[in-house]
Amino acid sequence: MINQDIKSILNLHNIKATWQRIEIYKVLNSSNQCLSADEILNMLKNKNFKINLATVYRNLELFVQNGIVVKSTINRKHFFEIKKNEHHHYFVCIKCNAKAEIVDCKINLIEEELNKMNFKILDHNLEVYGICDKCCGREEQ
Amino acid sequence: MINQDIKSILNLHNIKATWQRIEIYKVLNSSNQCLSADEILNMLKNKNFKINLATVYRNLELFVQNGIVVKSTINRKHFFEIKKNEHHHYFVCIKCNAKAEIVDCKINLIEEELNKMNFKILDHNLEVYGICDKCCGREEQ
DNA sequence: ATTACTGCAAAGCATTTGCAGACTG
DNA sequence: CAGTCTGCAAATGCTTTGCAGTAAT
Repeated sequence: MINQDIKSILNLHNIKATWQRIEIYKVLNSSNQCLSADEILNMLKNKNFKINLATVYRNLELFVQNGIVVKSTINRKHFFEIKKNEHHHYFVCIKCNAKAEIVDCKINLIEEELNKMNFKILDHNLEVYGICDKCCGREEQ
Repeated sequence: MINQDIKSILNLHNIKATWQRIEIYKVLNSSNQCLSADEILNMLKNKNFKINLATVYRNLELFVQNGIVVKSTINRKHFFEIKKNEHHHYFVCIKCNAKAEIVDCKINLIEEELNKMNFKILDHNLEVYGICDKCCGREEQ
């Protein structure tokens, strides 16, 4: 994805295209999993960009407000990723910290029930903890 | 519930029965919703008990480790309640902060799928945010 | 008597905020 | 050039920890 594409996306949302925003977007866009603010900071530092953690936070929040990025919470820590049409959650291994996607969180079923009570769902977060397949194997040794 | 009953419960888990633990248990047991550590602290202070927040945290964590209490996380904050046979989660209104129980979180369906991949679920947390029935009404005025 | 528990204060971690200077459109 | 954004540093909110004294069995 080239800079001009990202600028167009930001433009659509009336967000000024600073290099910080463009680079944060790039990092998120080229990652195949959700990232924390400090992970993003470090990836940018490794690319020799000089950027501040507060800026990363502010812009991630801005992206979330504009529906460009989604935020999940795992162990009181926020993780971010580009919003796709589907949403999903993560299974987190408590031994090795590996994350696995949970594609269908069944929130629709819950939504139906809450709708009956006149509750309008706006957002949700699901965290699932356990032992992953690899660590299950290691345990048995 | 009298003190002796609580002492028996703690005994079952080999937990020493300090008055702090007994009173924390009482507060949780007499509440019909999940409570945060500081809510518990304040309820105890209102009852004229002199107790420290660190003690509350340490004992809540102890209860959780022993399966006496369950912990949920809402907006990066922990909430605790006595563990019943069923578990449940909360719908939280972003306007008035009201909490409503979600009785069936459909985790079993997710568990089935993860089991197929050899992932063992140990714990999970679900947060659902939205507008409650009362605030929906207020909005329309 | 011994071991575990508490209160206090300080540290920890992730995140947010105020402000002065820098940059975008 | 007006208004927004950034970096910095300090503050925040919640939770955890070290330590010296206190209490439970």
